[in-house]
Amino acid sequence: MKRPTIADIASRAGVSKVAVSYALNGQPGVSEATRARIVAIADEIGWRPNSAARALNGARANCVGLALCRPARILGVEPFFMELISGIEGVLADRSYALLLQVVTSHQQESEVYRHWWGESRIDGVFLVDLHYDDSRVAELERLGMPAVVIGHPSQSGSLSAIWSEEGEAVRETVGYLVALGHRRIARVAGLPELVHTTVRDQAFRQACEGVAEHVIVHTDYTGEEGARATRRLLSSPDRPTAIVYDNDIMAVAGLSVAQEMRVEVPRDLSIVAWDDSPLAQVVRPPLTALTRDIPAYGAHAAQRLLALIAGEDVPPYEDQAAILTPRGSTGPAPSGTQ
Amino acid sequence: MKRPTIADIASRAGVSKVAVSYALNGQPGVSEATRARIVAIADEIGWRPNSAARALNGARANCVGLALCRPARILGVEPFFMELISGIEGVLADRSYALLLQVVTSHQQESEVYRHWWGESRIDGVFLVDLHYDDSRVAELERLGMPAVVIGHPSQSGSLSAIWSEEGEAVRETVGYLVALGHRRIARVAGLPELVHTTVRDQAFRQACEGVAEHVIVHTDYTGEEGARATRRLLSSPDRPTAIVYDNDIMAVAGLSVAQEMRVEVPRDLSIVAWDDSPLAQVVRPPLTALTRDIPAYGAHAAQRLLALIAGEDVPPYEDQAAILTPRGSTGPAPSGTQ
DNA sequence: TATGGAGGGTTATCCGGTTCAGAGAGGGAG
DNA sequence: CTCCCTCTCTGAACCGGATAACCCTCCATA
Repeated sequence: MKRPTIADIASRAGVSKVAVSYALNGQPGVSEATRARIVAIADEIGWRPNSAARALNGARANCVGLALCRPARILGVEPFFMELISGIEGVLADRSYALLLQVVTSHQQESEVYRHWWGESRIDGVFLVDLHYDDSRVAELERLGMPAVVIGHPSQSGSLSAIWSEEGEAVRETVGYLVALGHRRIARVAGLPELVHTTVRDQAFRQACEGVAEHVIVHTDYTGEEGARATRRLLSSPDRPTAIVYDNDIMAVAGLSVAQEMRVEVPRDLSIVAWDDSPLAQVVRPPLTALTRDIPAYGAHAAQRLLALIAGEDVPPYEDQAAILTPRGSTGPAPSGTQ
Repeated sequence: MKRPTIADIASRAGVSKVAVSYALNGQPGVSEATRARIVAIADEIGWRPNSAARALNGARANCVGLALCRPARILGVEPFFMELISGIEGVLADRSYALLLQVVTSHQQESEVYRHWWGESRIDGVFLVDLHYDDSRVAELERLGMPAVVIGHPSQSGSLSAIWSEEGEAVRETVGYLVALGHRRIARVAGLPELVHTTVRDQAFRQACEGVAEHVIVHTDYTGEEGARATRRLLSSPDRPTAIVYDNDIMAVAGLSVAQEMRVEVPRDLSIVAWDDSPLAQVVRPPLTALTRDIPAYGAHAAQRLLALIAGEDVPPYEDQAAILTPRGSTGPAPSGTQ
């Protein structure tokens, strides 16, 4: 079954291809009567514009790209990306934009993917996630001149348009809450140190603790194993922390398990906070106090900005809502002996 | 910066567009010397074939689609899909194929996405996942005549090519293992009952238990909350099971928490098995005995078959490797009093 | 020396839709 | 009645490649 083209519609309606094109695109140049007739025929035979043919003229592919550079094992357990994607797509679908997805293993490979996509005119723009310092991908995208929205801190996004959520506020809220509960030794089990948002959180954490609590930061690769190992080390030290803030939920769960294994009771002996809420944080015992964000909304905002950028509009940096603390059973008053 | 076309290369090389086309596609019709010259120029100026222009001729979009029909919240915590995608892409990338992803909320919407993609010639084929009984999407894809690989049981895939993993064997292995440990009352906390693989597992579970153990099946929507609720009900019944097999890892973790909450010790009083292994299963205490599969490989096989189908080859149904049981700390001998 | 064929290259056309420059028809103003 | 303008529509060119058909040259062979 051959797909219908505007030529088919034209011959049925007894007009030229051009009239059909105008009619279906809402352009002036055809009478309302003719337009209605053409639209009716198009509907009837189920015509859809051939995206390749369209792209060949206007250079618009009606498609944007997203490359994820993390091992599949980690991507799988990080609810963040799927939620982000679903938020992005809510916006794209409304405008008939598609999303091209690619999982890569290095920044070099990711840049290559961008070059391919752009060179082949497959996409009109991209989202850049997991921003690093001196990120080579930023330079590559600038070089290509491809519309791009960086989902990450604007300090490192170069000339690209950025959208980010203020991490400092969330850190301060968390530390303030823990200090109010009497905690004076707080640890942070952070993610990959080369990610910008890790460092931003690190700094905010140090500042927030300054003068009110001892603090220690351990960096990991976001996996449960490293989260567990870090927790084991922290809880084994003579002046062990009474509260630990984890950079994702899987590490927080791993930490919780380690604590139970070491007979450190949560929240009596140890308080635990997870960054980014998820169903996972709620099914363990005790349920985890978490920093909650509306990630689909974050993705939706990013998508709106990318589409605006593609449309040639000017898109200033945009600070999205900060995460807010959702207290649950994993946090409580500091053990009295340790203050 | 305008993207270079074969016309640019042609004028630089002093030949016609056709010669360039032949040279760059490895077709006969140009001398090796000319070919080398053309290829060198193409490399130098960073030429890449415009995918739209190519698609406009051959009808090949060099792109395949995947639509996921589950709420974002569940997609996020299910490592399955991300691992599947990463496996799929390993194969696609080698052949310069891209993957179009869309998250939808209903089968009707999913069919619509297929019609759009196909009507717009955006994709050459699709993967169909989460097969239902009397699945309307199968009929839709057959009607469209679009190459499709069903990742699911062939009994319901109609004329579409299917790839699936034998669930029966995994169920038998699990039940056999639990029975060998002395368990005589085994529960299964299953996923959505309308999914084919749920029913297949249900049947295999009943058969495997037949005559050797009492059994009960509870259906859920895969969320941790329902997994917890099901567990609570099971453990509250007078003749509570001594082993529970969960259809995914998040429910297994939720079940583990409920057990601990109810002072049912795992594995002393209750054994727990999770279907589909993941980092999550390994970070909780005790680590979960799980049914392990190589999901990326599964995705890779599916991708190979879809590409073969698109190339016009005949693709018979294919049974992939069954999951194998990985015993960990969450399973042990049945409590002696209950036999 | 005529002939056939391979090798190397070109021209013309097509894919499906967009866009530009006009061409007729019809109507209002002068 | 003529002039000009607007409205509606059309032919042709174009986007970037693929492909069918054909042409020229050179060399080997009968």
